Amino acid sequence: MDSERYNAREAEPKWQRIWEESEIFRTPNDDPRPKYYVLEMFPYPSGRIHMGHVRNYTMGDVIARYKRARGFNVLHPMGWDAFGMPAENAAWHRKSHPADWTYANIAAMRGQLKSMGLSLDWSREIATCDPAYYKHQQRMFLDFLKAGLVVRKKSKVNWDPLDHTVLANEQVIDGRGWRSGVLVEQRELTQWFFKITDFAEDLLRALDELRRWPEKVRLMQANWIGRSEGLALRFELEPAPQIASREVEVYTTRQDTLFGAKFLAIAADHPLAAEIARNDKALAGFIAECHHGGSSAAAIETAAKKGYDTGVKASHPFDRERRLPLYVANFVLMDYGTGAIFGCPAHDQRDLDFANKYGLGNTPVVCPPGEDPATFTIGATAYEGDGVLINSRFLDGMTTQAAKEEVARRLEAKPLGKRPQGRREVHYRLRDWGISRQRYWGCPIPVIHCGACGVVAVPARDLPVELPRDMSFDEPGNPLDRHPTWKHVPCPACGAPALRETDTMDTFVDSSWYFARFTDPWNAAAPTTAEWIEKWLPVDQYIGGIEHAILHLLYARFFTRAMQATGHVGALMEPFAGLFTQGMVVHETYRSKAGEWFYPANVRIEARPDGRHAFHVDSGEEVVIGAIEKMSKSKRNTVDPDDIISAYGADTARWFVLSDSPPERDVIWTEEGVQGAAKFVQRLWRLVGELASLAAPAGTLAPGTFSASAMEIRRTVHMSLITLDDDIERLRFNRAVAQVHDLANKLSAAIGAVETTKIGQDIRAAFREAADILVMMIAPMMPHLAEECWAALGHADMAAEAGWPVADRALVVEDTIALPVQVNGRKRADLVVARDAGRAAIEAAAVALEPVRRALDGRPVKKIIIVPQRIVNVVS
RNA sequence: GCGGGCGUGGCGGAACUGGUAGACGCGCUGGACUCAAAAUCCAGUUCUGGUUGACAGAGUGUCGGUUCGACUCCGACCGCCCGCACCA
Repeated sequence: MDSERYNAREAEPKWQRIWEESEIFRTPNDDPRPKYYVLEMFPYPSGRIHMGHVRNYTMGDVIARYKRARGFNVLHPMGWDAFGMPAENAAWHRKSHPADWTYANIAAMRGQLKSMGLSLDWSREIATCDPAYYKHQQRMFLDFLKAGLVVRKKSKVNWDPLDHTVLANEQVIDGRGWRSGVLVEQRELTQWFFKITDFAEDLLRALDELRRWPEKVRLMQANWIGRSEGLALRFELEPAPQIASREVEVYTTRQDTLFGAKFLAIAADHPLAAEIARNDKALAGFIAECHHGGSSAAAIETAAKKGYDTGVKASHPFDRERRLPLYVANFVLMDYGTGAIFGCPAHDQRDLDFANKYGLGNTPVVCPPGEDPATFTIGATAYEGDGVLINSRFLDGMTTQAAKEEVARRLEAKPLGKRPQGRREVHYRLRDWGISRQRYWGCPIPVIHCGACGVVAVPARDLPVELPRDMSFDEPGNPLDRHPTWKHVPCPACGAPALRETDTMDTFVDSSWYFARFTDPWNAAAPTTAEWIEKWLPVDQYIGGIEHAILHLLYARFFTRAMQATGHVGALMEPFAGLFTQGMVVHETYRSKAGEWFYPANVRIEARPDGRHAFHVDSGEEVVIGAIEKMSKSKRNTVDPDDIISAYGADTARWFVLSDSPPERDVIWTEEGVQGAAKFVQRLWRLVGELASLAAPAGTLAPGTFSASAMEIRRTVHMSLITLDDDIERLRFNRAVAQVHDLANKLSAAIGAVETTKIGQDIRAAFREAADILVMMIAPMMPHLAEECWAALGHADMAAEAGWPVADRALVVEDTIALPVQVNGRKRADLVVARDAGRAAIEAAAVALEPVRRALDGRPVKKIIIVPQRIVNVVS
């Protein structure tokens, strides 16, 4: 082998072509080997891949290639999350059809992904906008409908005025649409909902079983589901001329504080508020005011607590003489609990703020530990913790927990009308998932509205309900609704003229089951074949961004349960056994004095004694190096993967995104770092060349005995392999990279050491083994370079189809070991002893060491601690 | 406010369940090779003191504790980041 530079530009497309032609990454379903399903979150076809994709798909590819070499039947597919707003926006701006725009983007991005050398089974590629994909989704929708897991209900919804569509709660961030960024409005609309709340308890409980999920994500989901245990409690209302209602039900988790109650408050949209308002113009005005101001989360945050005294009084469940005023209050939410609360000012900050404003007073009923019950009072801060009950008759002296239990027990036994006055209840913060979207580029909801028959499911034979192709996008609003003919159809039940549903499904529905669709070979006649889903799922390792911790990952967990409930999968409950959330790719920002942002490609960095300086390439003007931030178009701190791959090659890009930073943390993209990776590619190429020139030919039998120096090489290599195996298994790619660097350094040193002496057959065999193992170790991370090296080493097969080298653990056990010796916890010397040296021998040798004697400085030894094969500590 | 995470050299980061702090890389410094530059190779690089070498002391955000021994465990505090947020 000559010492020419490794030419990635030639080698990479060559190996990509060979892999594709030999179909080695095609995954058969009926392979008897153990399965391993590795999946990265599929991309939205925006048109170009970005560095985040490079990082995400490189990590997945390392795992896929590693597991494949280890003998697993690996499923590693790719697809496109292809429905969504940008396609419609593009249609409007460029007068191109959303389908054309989307498929052109897919073609471009597929080419980019292929240039990365990913070991994907492209025969399983899917796009969610393909009728062959969404027909299954429509069928499942109808099965869910039949099973009661889809309902149509009137509801207050989040309305995005810019995108002209409804958003799920999960898609509203800080009161703004997750995509448009504009303030969301509240509207009453009839919408389709997935009954995710039916699974609230199970979705919460099963989080405990997801051992291979990040703790953070499980916590975020648990908080989102927001389980609370409390008491639904009915207050009796005193008869009053303005109302017919005789009671109001509140929900509380603090029934122990019932004797501290000073008022009741109901939400502005509570039916009782509407009832009273019929005869109370001022209240009607107040309710309108609440609706007006209180829509966005941001407005709620700053809004002061406001209430309206209805004049209605409620009686305390344990004391009819206590009469509590009924307020309508702006801080009570209709969609949590019962939309009504009892206010205990002493032990709830909101209630205290409210009570102070309206002069309702407070009575402390829970005394904090360490406080004197006789003198404990509440000022401006409510006490929300646990304690001992006071001022509460039969509860006095009880703990918070005991008092909760006692109140619940008594109210469950106490009738009000025909029912008990109290009822233990579990409430969730989680809301049902509204999926109706007033958009064109989404999966049509397969129902028909008939004046006589109501909502009628589209018959199975008519699926899929396909989107019409002839569309105009020149007006805002739902284009499907404006289409001249599409929605007019006869009712499948009675034949009378009827109307199609013109809403389409939230695109998060599309991504809630795509991992299941991949398991079924493309073009298979059977829809979502349960057999293959059960063979492949759960996904063994799922990788994607933390931004999907709630939205996508919760929806997918729900959808899998709904599929199971409707017979689309067997016993499977969780779609993703292992989840890894990777960090972002971040980059410095560059800005001119005038405030103009510059792309890194247009900036030249110069290192000077006083630090790094940046200059615009064309003008030469010095630009300011700004903060390191997430790559974004607005700050122009993006690096185009295409540019990197054409300049350095895919292996360099892959190597760099795996280096340095732990995969769950952000990685800083730097020009120096990429150049370092590129240099290392060349160095490896030279190193393998040198090893090849010294090594025994491929397939040569190893000699029976190895000299000490040959053994040292072998030990180094096997030790390195053991470490790397562990690093990859635990997704610690930055350590795997460091391990390869380390081995390369050690092998270079070993070559330097032997070249002067006459090289023996045992050394040649050791170098042969070292070269083979080194190349296999880099193969998951830099697959093209590995193939080129593998071929140069004389192998007839491809590295991508070679088995993983087996580390010999017996080899790394040495006869003598170096034990660090501490004096009073500080390391003073190394002690070289036989591995099986006895305690007495170690003690004697340790205190005899010169640095130990010096550190002891004549003091007597009190004791010696010996941790076998780890450390010796001499205590004086 | 609630919940969670993180603080280690000039920088990114190592240090497995308490056992040699700073692996590996970037950067920097010096040297070799070269007419020269790039590339490559070699050596050094936590801080302080010491004439160089081995040498001594300090050191993982701060203060305290447990321990033969603490980046790791416990308590209090400081700083930064993320998620949720009028959820009764």
